[in-house]
Amino acid sequence: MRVPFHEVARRRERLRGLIRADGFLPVGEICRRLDISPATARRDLAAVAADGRITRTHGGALADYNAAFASVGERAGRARTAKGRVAAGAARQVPRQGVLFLDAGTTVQALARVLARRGGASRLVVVTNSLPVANVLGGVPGLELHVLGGTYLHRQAVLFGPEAIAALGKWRFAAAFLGGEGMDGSGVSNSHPEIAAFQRAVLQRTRAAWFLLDHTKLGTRTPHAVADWSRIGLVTDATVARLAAAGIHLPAQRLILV
Amino acid sequence: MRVPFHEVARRRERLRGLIRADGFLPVGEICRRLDISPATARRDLAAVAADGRITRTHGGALADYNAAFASVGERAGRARTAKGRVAAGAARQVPRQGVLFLDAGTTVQALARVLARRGGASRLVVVTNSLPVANVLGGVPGLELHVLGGTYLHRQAVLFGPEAIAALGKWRFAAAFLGGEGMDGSGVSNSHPEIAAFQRAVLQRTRAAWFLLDHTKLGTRTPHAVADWSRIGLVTDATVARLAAAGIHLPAQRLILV
DNA sequence: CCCGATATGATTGACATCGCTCATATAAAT
DNA sequence: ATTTATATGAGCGATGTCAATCATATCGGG
Repeated sequence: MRVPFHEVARRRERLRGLIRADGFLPVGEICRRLDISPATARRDLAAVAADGRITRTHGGALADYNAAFASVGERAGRARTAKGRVAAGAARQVPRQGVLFLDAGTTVQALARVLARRGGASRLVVVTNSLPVANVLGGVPGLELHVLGGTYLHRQAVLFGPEAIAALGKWRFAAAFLGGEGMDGSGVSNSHPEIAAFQRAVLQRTRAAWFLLDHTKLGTRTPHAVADWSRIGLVTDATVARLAAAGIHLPAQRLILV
Repeated sequence: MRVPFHEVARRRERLRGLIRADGFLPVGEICRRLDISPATARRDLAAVAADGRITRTHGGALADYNAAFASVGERAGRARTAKGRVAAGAARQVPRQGVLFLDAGTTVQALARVLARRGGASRLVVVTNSLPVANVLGGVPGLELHVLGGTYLHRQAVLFGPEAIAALGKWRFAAAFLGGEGMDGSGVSNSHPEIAAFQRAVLQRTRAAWFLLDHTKLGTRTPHAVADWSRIGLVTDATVARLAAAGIHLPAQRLILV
């Protein structure tokens, strides 16, 4: 009744693929397709869910689409309040009408969910390069959605590359909400060079740019600089003291603490 | 204990929005947010699921993202076998390498799932304008994914418009797999003018174009013509006799019956 | 070649969910 | 105003899901 390591690993990899391909898979279906008992299915599910990308639900498992389903993920983790509060703080900066850019990143996705809930009562045009954001915002009444084209980067579920930058050409944004991987005294940084280049291109076309960064990003610095603090705003759950300690000083009108 | 019609309708509309925004919602959560009993929550869920867009699961409900989760939806309906078989038939026409275009539509999504399962062992470049297809194919090893930009059309979860057509410019496809809404003796047709225009633009850039159309589309004709039968292939679960009866005659190498 | 480690599947009990019926209160119709 | 229709919540049994335990068979290492 025992099976080689590689066999287990291969089966779990396959399970991951199945869930990704189907979006949602009940336990019973998993048993049938992988020809294993419910007990093993659950164990595999737990293992696969443990290292991310898949979310466990009651009757089965859900593909994450990179955390598109944050309500599930957030409920499990502690980040819920932090991300949610940052998103709520940012949402107050979203005008009732105009052209908006929404970047990738889980916090920005949370903002998208807030906007989706807010729903009608507005005349927004939203442009995004994030697939999860598009999924959340697609079909919201009173909201026109445009998606930039590009190459798909799985790790962040984002479209990037020269096509994406070219697609920016015709747009000008009243406001943009972006994510990042690090912030310190020198500014905001990202780990992927082409993503950083893309974000810089967005900034050039934006009147009011806000970065949504929770406190875990504070003090970390990743290879590719996106912007210094001279012209961007910050929405964060960190404190003024800790920001100052990291060398970040921003005027009140460009800093939102939640 | 009774509540006005509009109240119920409004609450269900709100529920729809909540599920869309969160992706997945357990029954308990719905009770809390809408302040209703589990019984009413289930009833509302059933009502909302009945007219589509949302899929019921064991512990709650799932946003469809326009049938991205076909395994759930298909299991419920009868179309499963038909769509799945058409998709499997089309999959045999997919080369091991080269540049592919995948259109929107549930049958094409089924094809995408087949390709996702097939996984590695190939060197494919896939271009699509369908968000569900992108979701399914994103992150599949050995597969490079590009998404065309454009305006988001909720009803079909597709990106279209002049931006999408412009984004086609640089591409040439070895094969393309498209959906449609109707087929008769005159060819394939679609109900949305801009979608039809987009599909025609795809055809101009494609060596081998296949339309994936199940038998329910046979004989119906929608306002906007996409292509006649002179240069396109058809994958369908209809029979030769019924195709002939509808005035469709295709050489064997451009017709796949499943 | 032997022994410990571990993956598996069956079983069990606790719990949640589901679909149902039913009494009730209130909106809608006449 | 009376009657009908229907939305609601509670109670109920059936079913499904989950986590834990345990015997067993096989892999991995010595």
